[in-house]
Amino acid sequence: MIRDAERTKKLLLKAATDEFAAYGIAGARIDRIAASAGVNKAMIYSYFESKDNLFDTVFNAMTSASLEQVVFDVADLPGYAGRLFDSFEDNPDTVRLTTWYQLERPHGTPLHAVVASNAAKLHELRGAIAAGTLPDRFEPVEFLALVRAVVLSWSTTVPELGPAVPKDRARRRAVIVDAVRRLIAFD
Amino acid sequence: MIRDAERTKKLLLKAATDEFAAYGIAGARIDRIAASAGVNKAMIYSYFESKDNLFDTVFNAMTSASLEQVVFDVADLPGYAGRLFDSFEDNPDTVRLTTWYQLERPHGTPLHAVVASNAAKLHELRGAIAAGTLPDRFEPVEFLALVRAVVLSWSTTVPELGPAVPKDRARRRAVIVDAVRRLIAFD
DNA sequence: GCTTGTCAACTAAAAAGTTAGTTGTAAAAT
DNA sequence: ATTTTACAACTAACTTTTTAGTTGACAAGC
Repeated sequence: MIRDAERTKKLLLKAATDEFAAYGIAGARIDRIAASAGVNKAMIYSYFESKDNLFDTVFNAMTSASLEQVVFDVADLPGYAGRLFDSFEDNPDTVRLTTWYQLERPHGTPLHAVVASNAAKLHELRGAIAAGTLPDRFEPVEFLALVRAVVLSWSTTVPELGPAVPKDRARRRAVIVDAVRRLIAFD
Repeated sequence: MIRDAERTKKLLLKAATDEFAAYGIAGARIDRIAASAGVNKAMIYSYFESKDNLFDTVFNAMTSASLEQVVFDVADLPGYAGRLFDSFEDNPDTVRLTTWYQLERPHGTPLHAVVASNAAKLHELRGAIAAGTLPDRFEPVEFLALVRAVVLSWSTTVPELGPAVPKDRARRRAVIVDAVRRLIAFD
């Protein structure tokens, strides 16, 4: 039997990511994570102190990866929206984990990486508004919230609407990109 | 001790609504609901079969009430968005319960009231597009998804953005109404 | 007295977390 | 080069805590 702590940790993190994305913090089962990783349960407590701490590790890793993946471009917000949409479609776990986090950790410590990334985006937006590249009808934080909300359109859709939602991913993407274009348009 | 089955049920439903909104299905605790309602735990099982069934009851009641409260007006989508926003701000539990439901009940039975209400909205939207009242760049379902997403802008905001979010509710409302106005504008 | 509402105490099962002991590995000692 | 030693990786079984759900006794109103 080979022994490889790093490999074991990776297996656990992968399994934990799937489990938390599917069931949330309260719904996740330590035994299920261990079984699905093919690793002994005690290893979880050896490498990650507790269930809560395991979730934090998973969430931080996911968030960092997600932030790096999608580059912000204040000169092309519709393009940014499209890339963000692609990222969410390719990694639906990201959206679910973030939603669980917001629901189950209403007072979680703000992640430094996210704070920094948002500050940078707000700063760029402020600059673009000042320079006249973007209209001044919305504040920077308002642009950011609106773009994010529009990108999440198909995720926040109620299940009852499900069957009517366009099957074609390209179409769903085009709707979002076009909507953002209209939000930032000069009259 | 006074005996009033209806009163007891109401107390339990109120407590259960708060509990499920705060902690979700997996995170909710039957003992906490009973304690917060000031009612014995066994009453829950007497009036509502199980934890799952209690959640369904809470969710159906909340959904029906929420649907009735906000009237749809295809001739004034920005106004509808504003009223929906007000409803969500006044009853934040509604948004949380719906989100929990989407996460924890991915294959829940579609609620008849919601299905009917959505069908009616889609039908009206189709009519408005055909009549030229609304632009034809988006399908009915796309309008609905976009409007809902925009209304939820401040709810889907990541916590790290929290401090930057406008404190003024009227301003947050105005942003949403204006955004919807732009989405339905003719060029 | 019979039905229905209420309650405290109980049960069974599930879940998180722990422990005592085993095994592989790699470096030090021979 | 082999053996020894030390430690990290690992395991199975265990303990403790939590939680959904139950029961049987008692009380209130008809």
